[in-house]
Amino acid sequence: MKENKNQLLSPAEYIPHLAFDSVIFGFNGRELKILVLEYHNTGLFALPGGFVKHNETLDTAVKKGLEVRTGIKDVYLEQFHTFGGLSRFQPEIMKTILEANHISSVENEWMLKRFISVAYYALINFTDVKPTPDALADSIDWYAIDSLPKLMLDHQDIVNKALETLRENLDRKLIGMNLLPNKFTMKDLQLVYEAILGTKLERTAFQRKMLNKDILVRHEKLFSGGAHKAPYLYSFKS
Amino acid sequence: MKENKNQLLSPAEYIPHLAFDSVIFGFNGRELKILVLEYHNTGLFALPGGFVKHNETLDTAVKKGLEVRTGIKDVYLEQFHTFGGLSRFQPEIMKTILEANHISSVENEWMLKRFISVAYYALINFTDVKPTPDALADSIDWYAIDSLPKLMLDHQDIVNKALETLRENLDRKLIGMNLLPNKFTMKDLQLVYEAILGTKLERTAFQRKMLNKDILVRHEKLFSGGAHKAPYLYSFKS
DNA sequence: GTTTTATTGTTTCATATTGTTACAATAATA
DNA sequence: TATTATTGTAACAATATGAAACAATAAAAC
Repeated sequence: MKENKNQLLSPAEYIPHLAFDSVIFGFNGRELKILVLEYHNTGLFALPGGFVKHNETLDTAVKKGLEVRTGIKDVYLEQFHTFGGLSRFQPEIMKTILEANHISSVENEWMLKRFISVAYYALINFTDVKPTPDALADSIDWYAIDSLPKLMLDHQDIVNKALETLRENLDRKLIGMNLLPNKFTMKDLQLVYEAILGTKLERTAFQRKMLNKDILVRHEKLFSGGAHKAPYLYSFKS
Repeated sequence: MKENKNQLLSPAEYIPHLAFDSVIFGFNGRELKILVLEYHNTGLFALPGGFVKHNETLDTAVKKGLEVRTGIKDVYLEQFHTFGGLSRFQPEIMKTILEANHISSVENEWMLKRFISVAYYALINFTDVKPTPDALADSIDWYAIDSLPKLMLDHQDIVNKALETLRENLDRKLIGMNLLPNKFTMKDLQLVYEAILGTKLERTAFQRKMLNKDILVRHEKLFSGGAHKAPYLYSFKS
């Protein structure tokens, strides 16, 4: 990770007091997961985030940050809330992180200030992501949303709000689309919905509802080798 | 307004580059309106907004700002989006405003910088508001949402997004509650819904739906003097 | 007083949506 | 060829929604 420290954090380049955090959702076929990073030698876990340059749109800052972290372009990305509480402001924590990385907290005093953070969630195809840690972190890993480590500052609140928003948007937006591979079975789709909602759904009602939405294209069958009828594969209409 | 200029804008007190804007909805019985202010001698119209102090929560900054502007405490207030585009950054416009108010744009250079704005909408009881203009503006008035003046910067986008969010939340949150007086008829409530959605609704279906929600308490009838059956008054369940 | 008028509250019926159950189809295996 | 597990579809019930009819009633007109 040493080479990352060069690309660091020239204070004048960034808008002070403003950050973003991202809740990056992925689905491994059974569980809903998010990316969480751990700061080197601190035991501190956090959501991947970043800062916004003076000449750069908020949205593009986040988009670029996500690409760096996951290697993926064209992610489904949605802003859902801006966190501006005072509980966010704990300079000792940031100091700990900087010191653990042997970075002068004097030179980087701006990072010890209070930050307002605009939070986004992203939905990505679990399988084709290359998680890449922060300049300050030494690992980033997938965690199931119901067994996250204790997150620093208000990051657990951010996750909760992201999940809440995801649930509210589930029927209105094509959320399943962005968490699945191109082709998938009806069961795959149902598993995504169940993972997000945290409940079981009726198989037949779910199938009927999805088909009636007229958003799916049916393809060839998938012969899995199981001793039973083979399911159709579907994709979302362009 | 002269006396307002004293309470102005000490640069060090506020978080730089961060602002909020508020879309304040009111309902006059027929139309949905919002508060828009006009900057002195500039012909520029804008949403009421403000800045956030270093030791103050984002939410409380907005709450206090609203109280100053409307005289109302305990407003229904909801954050809905943060605007961070570059089209927001037009220092000449801010300069014009400051100069029109005989305020040095040198001393207040921080106000000419780029701002990211967190937008909130508020729902208030039209009748008991005392609109009070900005330190920089000389009027603030109600405008029907479909006949707003041309707003500066991206403020029209902010209004559009507020309205969109309001419509999406209409059935989930008790929006009508905050736009009506304590007691109201079913027709009053329907008019609020119609004004927000911009469409006509079926009277009987609307009534049934509202009654089935089990959120209303029925009170005495309202004898308006009209030559017809008197409607019941309702209030929202505490 | 009786009739008329406008509006409101409720009911009814048709239609659409959702929940539940049943059943037929079928890919591999025994 | 029969068995097994799973999938697709159909059938029926329960619920919600849209549209229309109908009954109630406050004030004004007569």
